[in-house]
Amino acid sequence: MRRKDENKKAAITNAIVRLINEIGFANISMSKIAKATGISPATLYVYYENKEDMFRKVYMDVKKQMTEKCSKDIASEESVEKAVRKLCENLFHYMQEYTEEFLFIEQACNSPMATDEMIEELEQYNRDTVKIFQRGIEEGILKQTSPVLLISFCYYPIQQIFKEWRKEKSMLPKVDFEMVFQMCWDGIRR
Amino acid sequence: MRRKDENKKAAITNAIVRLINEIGFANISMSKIAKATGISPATLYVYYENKEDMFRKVYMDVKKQMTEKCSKDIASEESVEKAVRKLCENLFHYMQEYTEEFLFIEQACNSPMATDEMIEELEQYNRDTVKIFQRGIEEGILKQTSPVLLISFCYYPIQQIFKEWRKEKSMLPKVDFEMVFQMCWDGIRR
Amino acid sequence: MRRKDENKKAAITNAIVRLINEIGFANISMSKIAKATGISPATLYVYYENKEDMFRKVYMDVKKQMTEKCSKDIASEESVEKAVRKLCENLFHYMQEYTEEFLFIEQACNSPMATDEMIEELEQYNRDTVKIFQRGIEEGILKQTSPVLLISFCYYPIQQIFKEWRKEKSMLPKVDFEMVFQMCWDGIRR
Amino acid sequence: MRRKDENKKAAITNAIVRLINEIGFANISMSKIAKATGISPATLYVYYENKEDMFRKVYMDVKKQMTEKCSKDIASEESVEKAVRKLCENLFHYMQEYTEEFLFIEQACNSPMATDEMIEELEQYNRDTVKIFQRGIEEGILKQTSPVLLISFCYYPIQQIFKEWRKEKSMLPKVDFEMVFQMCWDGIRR
DNA sequence: CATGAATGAGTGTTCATTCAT
DNA sequence: TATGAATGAACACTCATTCAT
Repeated sequence: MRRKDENKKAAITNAIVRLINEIGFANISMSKIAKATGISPATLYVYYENKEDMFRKVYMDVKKQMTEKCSKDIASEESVEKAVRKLCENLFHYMQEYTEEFLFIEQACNSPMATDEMIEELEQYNRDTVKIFQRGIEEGILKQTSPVLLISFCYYPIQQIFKEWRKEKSMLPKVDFEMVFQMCWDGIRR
Repeated sequence: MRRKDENKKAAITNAIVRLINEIGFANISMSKIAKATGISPATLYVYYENKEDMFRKVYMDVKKQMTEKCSKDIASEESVEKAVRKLCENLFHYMQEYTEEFLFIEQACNSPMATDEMIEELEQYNRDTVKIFQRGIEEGILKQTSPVLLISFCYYPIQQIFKEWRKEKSMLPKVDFEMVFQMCWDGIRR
Repeated sequence: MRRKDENKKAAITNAIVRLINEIGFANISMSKIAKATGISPATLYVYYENKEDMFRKVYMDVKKQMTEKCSKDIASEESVEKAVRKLCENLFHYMQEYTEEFLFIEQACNSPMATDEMIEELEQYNRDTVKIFQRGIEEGILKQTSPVLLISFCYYPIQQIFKEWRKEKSMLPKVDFEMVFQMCWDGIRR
Repeated sequence: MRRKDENKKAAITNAIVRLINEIGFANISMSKIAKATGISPATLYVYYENKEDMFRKVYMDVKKQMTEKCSKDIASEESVEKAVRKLCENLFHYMQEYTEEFLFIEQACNSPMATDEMIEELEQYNRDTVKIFQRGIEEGILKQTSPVLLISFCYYPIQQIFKEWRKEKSMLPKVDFEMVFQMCWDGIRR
């Protein structure tokens, strides 16, 4: 009973992620999601209060999973450079392996859907990552500024370059991760 | 016979930009746009073929204006560093002066609305900017990679940092442009 | 879970037949049909895919019922003349008893709504009638031509005469069925 | 000035006839008619009061033309049989030459658009035809009944057989006019 | 005479959601 | 838990028509 439940929730999440990529937030609907999941629209209301609640929770789930995948396999005793490189690599691999999830997040995070509570909750999952940059600042390896700014300089350019690189007709040739990381590191190191 | 009113087109654009910021792409509708513009829904179809056509054209207009504002006041004989600094400053000022337009673009550019023709057309307006970075590469001042990658490392972090900074409860203190530009420049310079 | 209500489908059909007679195909609409049926416009889409599908299916139902009523009570061992007379009588009575249904069919059958599949399906219900005329041809009683042509000479004049007769200011006095049948029979017999 | 006017009216009529055949009365609109004619929707209102007025007048024009073409080349001294044969031939040729006009009439005449005045006016154009049948009755050649009934037995079967014959998958082989006229004549003659 | 702009009222259809089972 | 039926409200869009030129 519990098993079935979780499977269905995952199926709904997958359907939403896929549909958002196909038709966008402007054209999605409860019945389309239901049809794509293979259930009745009424069943969606067994799992979520309403459309907004559903999108918030699904966004939270997907974003949380991304955060986890990006901060895994980093030992606390590692050097700051190696830790930051691993973070960037994790992000890079996540975008390649979970492209639809990543693009779903990109659409969702810019919409005025997110509440302060959601943002706050998500920031909790980032604590460990912040600590790494904090350590780099304290050790004098990184620039003496806010860790959030340092993180921004690693994550967002990589994300945007990935999106640029995905475009078929993009002028940007296939990405050389070493060069990208070098730019990140040169940007944030002291 | 009445003439088409160019003011009306601008009013529609403004209404769309404002509404998208307030309620997002998922909740916008032709009638809400009409009401916000102060015209009849039917009149929207005098100016645009349909909803999709409208959003595409409005996006193109706003994005084009942003591109122009970001590449203005840059003399071709300036040093590459000064030119790049000016580009970053222009972007920074644009985001502050035209925050709603900027956030509209951020939502629109991630939606699956954009066509290849749109992207191609927009890239034309970026030609002059590309040339600056091209020169930096040739002069050996910038890293030996694609100019698009170099541009990405200036524009996107700045944009994301601006968005981070706007969040009320953000952990990021008010942005110091000098520090941000320093990070951009360190990232892209040889 | 609620079950689909067959009464509702019949109510929709009745409303359509009545409305088409009142206001014609040019002025009918889904919401008028819904209001006349006493349901929500959205409910129509529970029973039919769209307007076209609805009209096609309703036309098929009504036409099929007409065909059945026109070919009933005809024993296969009866003489061809008696069988044909019965066919004409059945049609005559149908038009009088189901005038609205008949006039609905007359409007629908001339519109470019009918597909080949519809026509083909309807022809199946006519098989028994065709057989009667086929027999008349083989027995040498009827003119040696296509049974469809013979049928046409019975059905269509009677239908048109009924319509003429219905017009209040028509110059045609109230119809004498015996005379009409005599004309049919004289037309088709050898 | 006058010339231009009449040309435009004819162009509108042609566009309507063509469009009704393509999309039917249910889907036609003033703007579609305007576009098909190559004029502005507003211009339609120079020639007709409103949509209903337009359809009525166009129907009257087309129907009147049909009536004229069907009753031409019939000398008053001809024998009744020859005159009736000519009437049937004229109708047959009209349907073949002006198929779209004929099918337009078939759609229009069954709709509840026609007023009593329209019908009355159209009957005036039929006077000469009625006289022929009247003469046949008086001469004892035709059945002793209403001339309208006799006319109905000639015109309507021929029309319906033409429609049947037009269907690609019709079971009715290509029509033999001699057989059809024989059936008409056998039906109405004494 | 002719027209493109403009619109209130409507179109066919889908929406998010509830209900009865 | 799960669902098809049902719907008022909304959707994108078109309508017939008027108006200013």
